Amino acid sequence: MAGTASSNGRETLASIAYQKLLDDIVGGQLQPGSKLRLHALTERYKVGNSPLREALNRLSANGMVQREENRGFRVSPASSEELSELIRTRCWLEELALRESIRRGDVVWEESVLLAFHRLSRKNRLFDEQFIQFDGTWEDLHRAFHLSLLSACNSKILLDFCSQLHEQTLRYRNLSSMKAYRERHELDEHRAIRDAVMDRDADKAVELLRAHYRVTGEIVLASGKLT
Amino acid sequence: MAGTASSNGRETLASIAYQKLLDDIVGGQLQPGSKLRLHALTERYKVGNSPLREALNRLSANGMVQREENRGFRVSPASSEELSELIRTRCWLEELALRESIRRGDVVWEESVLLAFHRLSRKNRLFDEQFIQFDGTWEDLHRAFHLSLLSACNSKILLDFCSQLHEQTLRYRNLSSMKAYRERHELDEHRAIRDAVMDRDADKAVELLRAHYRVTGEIVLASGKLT
DNA sequence: CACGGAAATAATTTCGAAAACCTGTCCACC
DNA sequence: GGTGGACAGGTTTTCGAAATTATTTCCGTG
Repeated sequence: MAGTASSNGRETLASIAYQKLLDDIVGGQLQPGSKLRLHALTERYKVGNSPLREALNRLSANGMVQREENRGFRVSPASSEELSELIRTRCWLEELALRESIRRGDVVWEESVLLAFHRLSRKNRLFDEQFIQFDGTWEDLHRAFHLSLLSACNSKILLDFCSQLHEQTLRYRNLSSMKAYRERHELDEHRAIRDAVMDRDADKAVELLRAHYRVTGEIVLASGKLT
Repeated sequence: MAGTASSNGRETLASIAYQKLLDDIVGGQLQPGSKLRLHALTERYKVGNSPLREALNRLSANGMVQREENRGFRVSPASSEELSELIRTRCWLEELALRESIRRGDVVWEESVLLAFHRLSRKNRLFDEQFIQFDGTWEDLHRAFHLSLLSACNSKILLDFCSQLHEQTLRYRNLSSMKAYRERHELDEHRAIRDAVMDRDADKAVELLRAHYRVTGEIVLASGKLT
């Protein structure tokens, strides 16, 4: 994501706090709009107030938390309006990146898409865990797949934006607990996208991708957990 | 810009430091790639280290400074490759936003474009300063004009992205000191863009806007001050 | 003379407490 | 009864110093 420190083995308390906070916000443990009191967070994450403050400032710069001068931080509110905007914007930007990727992508890129899909599909099967240890959760692999589609667009900036939007929409998905749906359809949708991409059929790939996002959005909206 | 606190009259040392740092980075007072030592900055800005750290963390999240764990901060390096990428991405995103604005924009939007252009054009004339006090520098009015063009795109998120890109390219423009050029041509270009927008001629407006950015980019590249 | 390692120096990161600020409450006063 | 101003409690923001980590210097060895 934009501005994230190059992931050296190095770690500071601030980046640990950043990661945990991000996980808890995206994962829905911290409710949208809820106040983030420093003291409460220091206890929750066993971290001093300076590192926490740094983490919150980073998060505020990419939209996960809101900051009000002298009144602290709160988790960014979630509304159906914002979700619509999010999805609309995401469709625009990813269409751009995907078309460009398909146009410019080389063989190495094709293979990375193939690989990312493979890993994601394997994660869906239950018996998988025993045999092979791909690193990362399903969400990590899912993110990796979607980003791999766009990764040949030749603009790290655009990729970072898409990555931000991915994280934001993931939060909405987690807010409406729609776990069941995921296992059922998404694999097929991903496969179809992969195939269109491998065929370099930009129009079809874009249409599938947009449908993929729109459907997810509509399910979340329909869950009725948003204002 | 994304995540900026709602501009109440309220101010904290951290946001003051943020603003000053941003100005100095965009304005070119702080060289690309240069190390930002905390102690030096506390003296420069007369601010303690905690607020500075907060400011730097915010800046790192939107790409103006780079952060390396346990090694502090430095101004993001500037290269001709990154400038190309910046302009390419900016053209993509602003084309999107502009087309959408032209498609959806209402009368109020049209008027805001007209007004923003008027203020910008007035700023160019020398005698202006004596009579009327528009608030803001030329750069502020320039930014306002360009954002007004996109402001009806119905996606605050996209607007924030465009705003970030504007700031980044502004930095490059300031690095190559091309002040002279500005006064000569830009007003005409802006007028042409305004006219195309008012005519709701999306293709033409987009073409003019892209040319506007490409020309600026080429001049900066040709200035030979980048690696 | 080059190379590696340990001490010294300089920088960043973190902590704990002080200062500044916001919010709600209570009481005097109109 | 309603209004406004001072007080109290809680929260955020900031500071100064301690702890941690990187970087440089210096010295002994091959």
